[in-house]
Amino acid sequence: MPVSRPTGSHSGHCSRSSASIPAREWSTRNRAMAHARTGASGSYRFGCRAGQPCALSRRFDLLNRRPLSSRMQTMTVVTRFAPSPTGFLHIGGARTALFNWLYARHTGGKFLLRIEDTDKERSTQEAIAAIMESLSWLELDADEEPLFQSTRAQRHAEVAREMLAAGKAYRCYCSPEELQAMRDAARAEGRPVRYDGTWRDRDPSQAPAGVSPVIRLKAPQEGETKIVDRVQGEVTVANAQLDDLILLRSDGTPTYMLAVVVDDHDMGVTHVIRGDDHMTNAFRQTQIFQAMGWDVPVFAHVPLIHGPDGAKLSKRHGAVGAEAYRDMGFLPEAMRNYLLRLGWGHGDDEIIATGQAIEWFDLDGIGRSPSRFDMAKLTALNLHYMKEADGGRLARLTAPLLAARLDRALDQSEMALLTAAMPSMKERAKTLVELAEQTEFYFHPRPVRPDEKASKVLTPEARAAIAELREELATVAEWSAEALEAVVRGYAERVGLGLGKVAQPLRAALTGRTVSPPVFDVMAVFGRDEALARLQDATVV
RNA sequence: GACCCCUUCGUCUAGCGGUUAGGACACAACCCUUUCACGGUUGAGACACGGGUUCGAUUCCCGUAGGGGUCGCCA
Repeated sequence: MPVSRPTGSHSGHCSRSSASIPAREWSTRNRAMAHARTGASGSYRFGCRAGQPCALSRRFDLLNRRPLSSRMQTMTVVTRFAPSPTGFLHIGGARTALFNWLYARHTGGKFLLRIEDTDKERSTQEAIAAIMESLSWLELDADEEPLFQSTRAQRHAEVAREMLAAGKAYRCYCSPEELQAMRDAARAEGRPVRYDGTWRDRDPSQAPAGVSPVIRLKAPQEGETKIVDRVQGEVTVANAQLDDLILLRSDGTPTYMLAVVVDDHDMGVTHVIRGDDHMTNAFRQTQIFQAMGWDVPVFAHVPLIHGPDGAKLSKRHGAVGAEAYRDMGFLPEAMRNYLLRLGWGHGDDEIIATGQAIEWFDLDGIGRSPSRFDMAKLTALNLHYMKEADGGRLARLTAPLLAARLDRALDQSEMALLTAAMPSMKERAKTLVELAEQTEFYFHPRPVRPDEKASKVLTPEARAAIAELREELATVAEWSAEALEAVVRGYAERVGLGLGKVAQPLRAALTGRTVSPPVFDVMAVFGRDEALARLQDATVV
């Protein structure tokens, strides 16, 4: 659904800034660098739609060629996910990405990705790769190539200079030490910890020599700043609570606060959906938007996800990368369903496939209280999606896990066997890891080496019975689970034993375990020759 | 400390002035059953507290308590 936004002063400032900056040039450069980085960081591929120009170049194509009126009409939703690459994509980030993606898909808008790598100290290629990998696993595809914020420093600085020229910003010559002293004093006296505006109205001629200044926003000091948040509602803060934030550091590099606003504006972001740890940033960012005369995007601040104990997510439970859940054997669709239901609801619905989620998702359904991460529920959901999943797909996903356990790869016939084992297997495994554990016996070579419990089952009497049964089974015309079951049941009845008394030795002989899928399925999966051979093995001690 | 946000079963949530407060996960019992699971049935389990407003509050308002977030030339 298209969202109409009043354009107002938007177009004026927009064209002004694009006139002063060779837009085509920097956007192209940015794109080139983004591609270069993508290539440089190696193997991951991100699901951008091929053959489309990136958001920025297209935007500036519009600005340069189209008449203004074409931009005055309804605008489609543009969301973005903007992680800083200082670590893996944790569960909260994954949910934020999911919500942005869902909202874009729901509205027929665009989902963009921006890597906020302006902190050169902490940003790493590994983190970028890990984040991309996680998003790719979760199948949250962006509609454009990712934008690397670090490539945009010039544009950010340009905007800061513009604000300076327009009297919306000023140079501040305070040293970090002075600032720290200011904060310490304020804290000690119980005053709000804010910059006191020392240089706000001072004449530049008083500037100390040899000190390179920062550029601060000349924020309004009276009145209040209001944000209209689709989750939190209207939230107002007195401007007296907000100080003059730094836009440009003394080394000329942009701060996060500036970079976010400029990029969101230039990318045409209409909806900012993010964790509510950014709530207070929204006020300051709003002030920057307003200083530039730009439209403020719609905000939606989503409550954070906590650990099972209600405290911040720690390494023990969920502050691990999303790909850790992949490694634990969860299916991406299960993860998406779980994350969706964490903080968002649609009546009593629990099982919500992605297609359904796209249809239903809306910002109003997001709850306002923080939620706790619950592995048990994720696991339950995973079981559901495992049951639904295609056997061939599950076999492909399980194969690497099995290969690791067996210390060898599966060959083609083994893959076929694994696939054949899936129908009886997948509804009793909660994760792919369990699936691997529980199918491993299929690939152990003969003779079967029964584990302790299975050995106890294989008494001499049991072995004798297996020998008898084997003879009968060998005569079965059609080697199917049904036919085999009929034979075994008939035998059990004849000798006056419960089916369990007969089935357990069979299970032990075939699998070397006391727990497995139904033995008839196991025999069917093994095939006549292998099954009979294993039974034969069990008759000799 | 200042500012902002939050508060329904253990957990995720439904509820949007009048309900036996619903569902899901987890838990318990039973059923099914060749093991393990799945599945089925049943059960236990919540409106943080105190004031208002109202004929009537889980729902609206105000406090209190508890929890969370933010207060960097980090993002």
